[in-house]
Amino acid sequence: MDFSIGELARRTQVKVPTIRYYEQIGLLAPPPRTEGQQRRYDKKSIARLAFIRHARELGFNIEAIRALLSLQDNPDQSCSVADRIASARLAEVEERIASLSALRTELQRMLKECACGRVAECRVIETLADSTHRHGRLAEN
Amino acid sequence: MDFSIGELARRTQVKVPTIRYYEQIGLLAPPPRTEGQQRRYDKKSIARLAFIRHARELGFNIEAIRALLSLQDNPDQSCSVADRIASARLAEVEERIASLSALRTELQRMLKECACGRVAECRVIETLADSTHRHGRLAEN
DNA sequence: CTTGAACCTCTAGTCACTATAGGGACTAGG
DNA sequence: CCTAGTCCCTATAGTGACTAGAGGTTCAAG
Repeated sequence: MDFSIGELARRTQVKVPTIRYYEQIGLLAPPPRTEGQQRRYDKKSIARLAFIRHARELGFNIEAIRALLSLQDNPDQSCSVADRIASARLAEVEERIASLSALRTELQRMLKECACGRVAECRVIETLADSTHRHGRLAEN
Repeated sequence: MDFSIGELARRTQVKVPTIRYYEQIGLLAPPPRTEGQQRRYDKKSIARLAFIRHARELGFNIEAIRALLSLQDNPDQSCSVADRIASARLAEVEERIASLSALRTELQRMLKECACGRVAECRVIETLADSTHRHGRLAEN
């Protein structure tokens, strides 16, 4: 009923080095080892790692996941902490969408106006060089 | 007509260490120095750095900016390279928006269903722990 | 000439992994 | 029992685009 790190990786779709990384930073408890020092996992490990993976998919950072895991381990606490973490993440996502939408608009405008001749009259390059450009925040991606 | 790195930073809204970083990685040419080895910039530096800043605001990565700058330096080339770089960026942005929109939906659902009682019946935690969860790609932010 | 802000280089840290090197353990077949 | 091949181990360094800090030097104003 116990299995290797590679098997855990296969079952959770999390890469082997990532699992070791999660252990190193304390997201996953160090599992028992074989005599030859190889890690052995059980079903609970799958659940825990899947939890982490789902949280990462939703973009929670490691600190948030640490908090969410500790909530899961203490089910008698109020849910409001989890709620606050998820709300904060939602706010981030919404802000991100808004700023990317603005980027999209600007990129579309640049591209539409580009007649695709020489660089000398290229709207893409011109737009970037335009010193009267509004100053937004840097795109984080 | 020439000025310090701090002045350049002030005029372009790019931080001093970032300017030195751009020089180090070859995005900005090393400027002349005073006898005491302090950098001295001119108006052209402002234009170049502003260009870089605008490109970063639009989320172009350093390699893309390197290419865009070299296009600007050779204005007789075809504009199609710039067009392709910008189009690729637009595609990235659109993909990002799509995946963040999916995240938003899921976060909203989690939060709406959370009755905010004990963690034991918290939908936020439950959703994360749900092993039947669809497997999307990890959110890159 | 003195003060103090701004400048210099160099190194290390951020985040969440990913890659590599150089080895040891486990399993199936002969 | 031996071997081949796959998996596993640790430790270190690299990614992108900066940011922070230490420890020292230069500049401009008064």
